[in-house]
Order: sequence, then C-alpha cells, then structure tokens
Amino acid sequence: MEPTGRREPTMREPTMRDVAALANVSTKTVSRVINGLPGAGTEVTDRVRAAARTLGYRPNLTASSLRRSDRRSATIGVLFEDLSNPFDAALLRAVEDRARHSGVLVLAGSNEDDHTLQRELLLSLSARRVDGVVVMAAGGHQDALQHERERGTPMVLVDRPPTFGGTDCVTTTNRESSRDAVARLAALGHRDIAFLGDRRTLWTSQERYTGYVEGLAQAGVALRGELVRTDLHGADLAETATAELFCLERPPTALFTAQNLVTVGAMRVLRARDLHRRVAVIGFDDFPLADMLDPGITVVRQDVPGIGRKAADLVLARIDGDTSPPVHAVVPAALVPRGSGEIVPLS
Amino acid sequence: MEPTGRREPTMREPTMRDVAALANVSTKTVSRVINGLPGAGTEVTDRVRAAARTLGYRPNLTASSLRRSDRRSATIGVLFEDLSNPFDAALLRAVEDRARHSGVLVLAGSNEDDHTLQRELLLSLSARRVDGVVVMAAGGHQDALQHERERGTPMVLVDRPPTFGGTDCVTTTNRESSRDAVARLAALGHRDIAFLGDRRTLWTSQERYTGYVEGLAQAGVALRGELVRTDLHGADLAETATAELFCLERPPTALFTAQNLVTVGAMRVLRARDLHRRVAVIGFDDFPLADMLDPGITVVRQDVPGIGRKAADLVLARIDGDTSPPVHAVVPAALVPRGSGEIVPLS
DNA sequence: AACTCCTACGTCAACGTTGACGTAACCAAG
DNA sequence: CTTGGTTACGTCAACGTTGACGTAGGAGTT
Repeated sequence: MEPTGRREPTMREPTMRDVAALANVSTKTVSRVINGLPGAGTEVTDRVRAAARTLGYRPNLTASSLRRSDRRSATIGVLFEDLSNPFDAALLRAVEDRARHSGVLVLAGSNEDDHTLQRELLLSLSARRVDGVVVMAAGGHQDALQHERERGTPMVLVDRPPTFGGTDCVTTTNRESSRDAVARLAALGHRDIAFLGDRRTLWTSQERYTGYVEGLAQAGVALRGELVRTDLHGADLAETATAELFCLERPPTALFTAQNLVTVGAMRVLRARDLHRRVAVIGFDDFPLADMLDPGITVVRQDVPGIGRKAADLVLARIDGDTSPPVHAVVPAALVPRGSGEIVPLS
Repeated sequence: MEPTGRREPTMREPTMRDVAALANVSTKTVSRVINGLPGAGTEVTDRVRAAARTLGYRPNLTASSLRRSDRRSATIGVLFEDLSNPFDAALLRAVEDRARHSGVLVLAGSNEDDHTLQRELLLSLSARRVDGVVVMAAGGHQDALQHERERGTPMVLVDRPPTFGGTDCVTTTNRESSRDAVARLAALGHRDIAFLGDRRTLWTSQERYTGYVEGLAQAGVALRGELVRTDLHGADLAETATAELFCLERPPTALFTAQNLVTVGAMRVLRARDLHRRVAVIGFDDFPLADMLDPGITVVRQDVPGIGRKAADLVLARIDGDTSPPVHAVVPAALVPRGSGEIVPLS
C-alpha cells in the first residue's frame, strides 16, 4: 500500500518568504518587486526576480486581497439560467471577454431558473468575495438578489429588469421590435397574426406580447384572442399550440413566434403540413441555421455580444466606484429578413 | 461634488469578531458554530446564529482557505476555446453542474485557441489557487499546461490528449465513429467518398481522418487523394472546398464532413447546386436543427454532457487525493441517421 | 557643517479565519 | 477525595500578503 496520497507529498507552494530568503531581502521588498511598485533598486529587483523564477513562485491573490485595503478579488460572478443555452453562453462569452481586458476573471453558474439554487449560488459567490455580479435572474421573487445588492455588491441584471430599486440592468428592445415585426406583417396585408410566446412569468415574454398588441393596434388590426398562445416552454409545447391554431375555423396567415425554441416548434408543424411557404413567420431571437431552412426564417436578432459587453461595462464601472444613478441600458435588436417574414397572405 | 465614492462609505463587512462580540463568545466558538463543528452548546449555538443573522454575517472563504490546512478554494478553473461555441458551452455546463454538486464553483475562461492567452489565464487561475483545472487545450505547444501540471495542479484535458505524461483526459470515439460512418457510406455502394476536415493541427481532425482512411480500407475502397480536403477552418472555407470537389471529373457521391461548421458549409453548396438529395452526407458533431434541414443530416453525435461530467469527475477525484494512474477516458459517440447519410449512389 | 529631502530598503502588525493546545467545570469510578 | 475522562469553551499563533511607518545613507542646499 502506498501512503494515502496528497498529490505532492513534501513540496509546499513557495511563498514570498521563500523568495525573500533566497534573494536575501525582506518579504516587503519581494512584494514591491512582484507588484512593480517603486522602491526597489535594479540590482535587488533582478535578484528577486531570479529567485522567484528558480523557486517557481506564484503570487497568492487570495492572501493579497485579504490584506489589501481595496479588498478586491478581481473576480466577478455571472449567474445565468442555463449555460448550455447558446444565448446564455454568448452572453457569458461577451462578459468574460470584457472582464478579462480588465484583469478580471469570471465565476460562472447556472441557476436553472430556480431561485433557491440562485440563492445558494449567490451565497457561494459572496463567500468568495466577488467584486460584483451579472445576473440573468431566475423567476419568482428576487429577495436574495435584493439582499445581496443591499449589502453593497455591484450588480447588473441582464435580459430582465430588477423588481427592486437602485440596480442597473441591460435589456433589448423587446416591445419595440415586437411591435415593428407585427406591424410589418400587417403591412403585407396579414390580418390574422398569431402570437406564440414563452412562459408568461418571464418579463421578456410579457414585453413581447405587449409589443404584439401594440403592433396590431398600430395597424388597425383587431386582436383575436384565440390566436394568442402563451406559456410554451420548449419546442414541443410550441408544436402542439401551432397545430391547434391550424384547426381553427379561420387559421392565422402569419405567426409571430416570440422565442427561438417556439419558432423552431412552429416551423416543424408548418413543414409537416406543407404550410411553410404560405404562412408568414417572424421569430424573436436569431438561431443558427435559420438561414438554411426553406424559406429562411426572418427574425428579430438581439445584439447578444453587445448586451454582454454593456453589462460587463456597467458592473466594472460600479466596482471602480461609479456612483451615478442606476441605468436601464437598452441594446437595440434588428430585424433580419430572410424570406419567411415576407410571405404575403393568400387573400 | 460628492466625495469620490466607495460604494458603502462607512459600513464594513461584518466578521467573525463582530459576531463573537455580539454573542459574547470567542471567535473560535463562532467558527465552530458556522462550520457545524462539535464543541458548542445548544444555547451558545443559538446565540451565535442569532448574532450572525442580525449582523448579516457571511463567511469569508478566501480567509478560511488561507488558514485551513487543506488550502482548498472549492473552485476549479475551466479553460475552453470559445465559450460562445455551443459545444464548449455544453461542456462547461456539464462540468459546472457536476462541480456544484460537490460545492465547487467554476472559474471560466476562453483561450481563443491562443496559447499565449491560455498561459495568462492559467496564471490567473493559479494566482487564485484553484483546486484543479479542466482544459480544452489551445493549439501549439502545451508548455504552460505541462508546467502547471508539474506543480501538482490536478488537470484534465478534454477533446484532445496531453502532449505530456501523467495527465488525465477525456475524448470521444473520433477514430472509431469516423471509421464506422465511412464504412456505412461504403456499404450503401459509395466508392467516391470525400473527406472534409477542420485544421490539421487539431488532434480530433487527425483522428477523424485516420478513421476515414481505415473505413475506406475496411470496405476495400481505394483512397482518392483529390477527395481529401483539410484545414477548413470555418464554414466559408468548407464551401469553397466543397465547390471544388464538384468540379472534379469524377466528383464524390458521398461526403464525410468531420466537423459541424464544415458540414454546414458543405450543405450550403449542395443545396445551391440542388445536389442535397443526391449526394450522401454524414457529419461529425451534431448541431441544432440538423433534423430540420431537407434532408435531415445524419451525424455522429458526441455525448457532450457525458464528456463534461466525466472530466469533472476525474478532476474532482484527483483533488480528493486519487493517485491512481492517469486515465484516458473515451466517451462513445453515436450515429444518428436522419436521411442524408442514407442516400444511395445514383448508378 | 548642519539642514532638508529623497531613495532604498526593513520592521511590524493586521486582513479573517482556523489548528493546536490550554483550562475550567462536571461526572463517574476507584 | 482523588484520578481520569469528557464537554464546552477560550487563547494564541499562523496562513501569505501588504499598509503604515521607521531608518540609514547619499545628494543637494544654505
């Protein structure tokens, strides 16, 4: 039997003390050299650097941030709904990219739209003394978020506004872009435009629905309640709902699908019934290969990297002490015509 | 002008000392209560808990891990190529999920396939004293990885093996699945099967190419050099290469596309030339909506969550002191027939 | 020559926490 | 009543680092 194994039995991580001993200086001098602070002569600097290299010294940021006056960990937390969702992932990527350019690393977690889990993750981040957090809030109450915010942690919400005050957020033009998309369909002559939306608890779903209503009103088209289907969480539910729409006596001639999985579900039904060249579709949220389908899917595309960058900018500015009033940044979305949104009604 | 603003001017984070003072006990007793260690009476425990709650005390994990003997940060680092790539994101998600169940958080970073950046990220992780790392290695030399590994940091490589020894890795059945896919095409009667691959520097590309060669050999089909196109980094290059193949005197009747963007590029060309119903295609790596195209794309699907889970399992086990010999775990991929791979040659 | 000022160091304590160890009180057994 | 053991605490120092401050020596000024 081997002795129960620590990975490196005897070797300890070298510390400033070790470097100092080897270079025959005080630890404070090593600190100065490592941090590039003035007050170390060239000869001593070289000696310290050489010692650090031979020992393989690596600064310990946790000890450093414990002692430092600013108490920074150079780390921010990012909580998303599900990192395996490309939307969340692209957002994370943008945040991470922007953060890295400020020497800040990202602690990432998925809250799975569960506020209990979100609360736990928030505690974990808090225990690690992150300098700030970017959060795609889980549904349900935001008490944990509010509590954390009130402790003074810089916080930015993405894709939904806070239910409490004093906090920045970044969203896209959900309502306006939805209104424009619906108005566009109406302008082509459509009078029976269905709305297919995700869970109604989501702020974005509500906004997009409001935009739909406004778009119809703006075009002078009456809203038909039976053409509105919500709470379609996932492509399967969207399929069922779409199928039902085409069993109506007066089926829709156009669909406004307010989320990308909903769009995909709807398209499946249209293709199965060979309606995809006759029923117009505009979807909210772009998705890969939307241009490869037949017809290409016209979508409202969010500027995901832009949203992430903005969120990171905000939280980093707050960490740097920016105390200006809270901001609700709106990153505009753009309509990308690909064919499916340009289909005219049969008449 | 306001005074240049710290976020909370006067308030300090409460510490164990504050809690101890309020509860009229020593800090050590607070430590025992917070960590659920024995040696605290019920009455004292209640008093400490109450004090902690009123002060809003949060344990400081960085101070704790500095003092603790095991020196754990309960944090692992994850370096991927580009988190905005769904493959990387799904992998991150799986790792994160598994880690969370052990109370471990994930520090994420994208190395953008640049080993200088990878080196910097590794230093950042090291400075934060992560307990281990999961890495999708950037191309080029792996010196920085090896160095970090030799310091004793538990490490698992994903999607490619290490160029140095003593390190775990997790990959999929690149060679075997490629061989089977090509053999499958040959079994349908195809004799002119093209290979379209990503950058040759990638280990996965090499393996998949080897599988292609083996598949042909196994079926007794001669390899035609002009049907092999590699270094197709991105869909655009794949399009060009595919177009060239169909300018050959004897064009291929089937394509084996060894990466998902390559598959998409190839499909674009086939559709543009109306060959998509006549030329067979099997792609390596699944992608969203592959089933929605016409025909659906037959793919070799990697078990991405399985790979991530396995990688996390390995690194967490090493952190827990597992000193068994290094493992090269292979998570099997599966063929998903959807139509494009079942097309038979014309004559 | 005495003075200031600056540079290049060093010394010390503290950041928030916990391991090692000490101690007082109590109970049970001899 | 002592002895030994257990329980419930407390005391102290240390983890690796840096802020505050001290000091020795040299250069420049009067």
